[in-house]
Amino acid sequence: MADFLTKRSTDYSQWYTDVVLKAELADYSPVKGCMVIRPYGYAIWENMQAILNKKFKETGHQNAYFPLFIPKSFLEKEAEHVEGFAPETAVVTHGGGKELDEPLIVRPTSETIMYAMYSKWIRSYRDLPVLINQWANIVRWEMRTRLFLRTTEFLWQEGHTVHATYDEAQEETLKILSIYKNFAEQYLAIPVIQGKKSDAERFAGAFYTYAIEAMMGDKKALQAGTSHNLGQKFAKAFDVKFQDQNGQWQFAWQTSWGVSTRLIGALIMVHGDDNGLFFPPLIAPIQIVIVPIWQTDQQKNDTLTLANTLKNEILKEFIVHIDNREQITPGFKFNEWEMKGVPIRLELGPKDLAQNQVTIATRFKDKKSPCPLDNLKTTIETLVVNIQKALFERAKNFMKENTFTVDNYKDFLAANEKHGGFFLVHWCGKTQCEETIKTESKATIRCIPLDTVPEKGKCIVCSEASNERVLVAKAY
RNA sequence: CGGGACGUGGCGCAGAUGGGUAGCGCACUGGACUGGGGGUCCAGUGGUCGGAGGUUCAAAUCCUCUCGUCCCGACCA
Repeated sequence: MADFLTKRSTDYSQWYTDVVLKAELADYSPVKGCMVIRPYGYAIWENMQAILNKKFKETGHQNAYFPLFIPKSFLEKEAEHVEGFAPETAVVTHGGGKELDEPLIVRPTSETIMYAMYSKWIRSYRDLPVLINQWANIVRWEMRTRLFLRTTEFLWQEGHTVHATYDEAQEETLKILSIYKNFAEQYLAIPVIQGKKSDAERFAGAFYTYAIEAMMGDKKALQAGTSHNLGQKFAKAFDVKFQDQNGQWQFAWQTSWGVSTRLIGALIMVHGDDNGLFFPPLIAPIQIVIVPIWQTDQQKNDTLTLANTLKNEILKEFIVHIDNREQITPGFKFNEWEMKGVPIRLELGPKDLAQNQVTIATRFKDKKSPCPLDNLKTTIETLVVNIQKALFERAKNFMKENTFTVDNYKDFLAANEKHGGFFLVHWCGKTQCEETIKTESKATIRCIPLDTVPEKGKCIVCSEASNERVLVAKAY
């Protein structure tokens, strides 16, 4: 038992902070609200980037880069947008020792600066669609921050596309949403619910906002990715228009979508336990750690030689780390790597060498088992698949077990208070009822699930007619 | 911005009520023994006690102000 970690069941948020710091994923920085992502944590982000880049490029998107600074007037061009973001922007008023003629906003998101450029680049329907993504840092001046989940500066990707028709834009919006869903489920082993946001939760300036919502280990919801159909709102504000086949000028239809380093927080909270982190093999910074065990110099030499052979030859397609630190006992290393979430550990000592085998242990902490070197590669391949699947199934069951269908408002309030979780309830669609839920339960309407089945019912608050159930939960 | 807690070697803390030469654990450095689930012993390094002002012969300790951090709310990916 990792007794230097706060137990997850004792204090979930303290556990979260402890594990992020102890596992060296990140650290607090001298700048308030900003974090330092350490190498072990950044490696996860790099893995995410690699997978998403592949998916984006497969669907025709290209990467580009736009400026960090946005002229203040740009942000003000779209009314809802400025209202939504103005309170949380950082503003640069001086440069080179002189006050600027126009203050610059440090981007909280890049719609405005990108669309100002799009307006310049797009003339004809032949220029469409524009499918651009950028990897960037952004700044939102948050009141309260938490490592990875909410920091003043964070890293993300933001895709910004332009289309000739509404249907095309809507198709793109949902296509990206499903890329996010598949990414979360297949790589992060995090089951998610795809859905549409209510007006109150909609992105400032969007026509529709869609999101994937995931359940964390404390049963709270985390928005893990968003995809917006922007309609023509920004096109009109930034004059993004094109001539169609008939020579008519038309405003373009746009989308924007993003996921952030917050996903790392989701990984931690979905799969971690009292022993620390547990990374799914397909996203883990280290998939396999080899702990060599020796007593004599000869044994040290032999085990390290074999360890290197495993890393560089037999298991070269996996991310392998050899922990060859001296003066640290094997037992310490076992615990440390478990805390750091490495899914598979190979123990390699004199007894294994004598038998031409390695000892395999998994982060599930189930029984260790010996494996002959001849079978090692296939055994590991199977193990990776199985662990990945087991984590997903475990998380899926957890979400299922903690999702409740409720029809009575008092029952909902009581259940939400008592054990929390996801609640599927009828809602009439009025912002007023949404407000009531939020005020009285501290839970919010996370989304209107896409796969919801039409069902006649009565709004849980006002009893007016409702045609479908929405997802309600406390959220990060 | 409201409520709470807290700033003392790198980290975690004691010392403060009742002022009197800054201490403990971990980590770190050197060495020896160890090594299959968080090792043992020996010897060491390291602190203007968050900052400023005040009271006093004397302040980590008392007083005033200030800065910062974390937790809980309002805002948010």
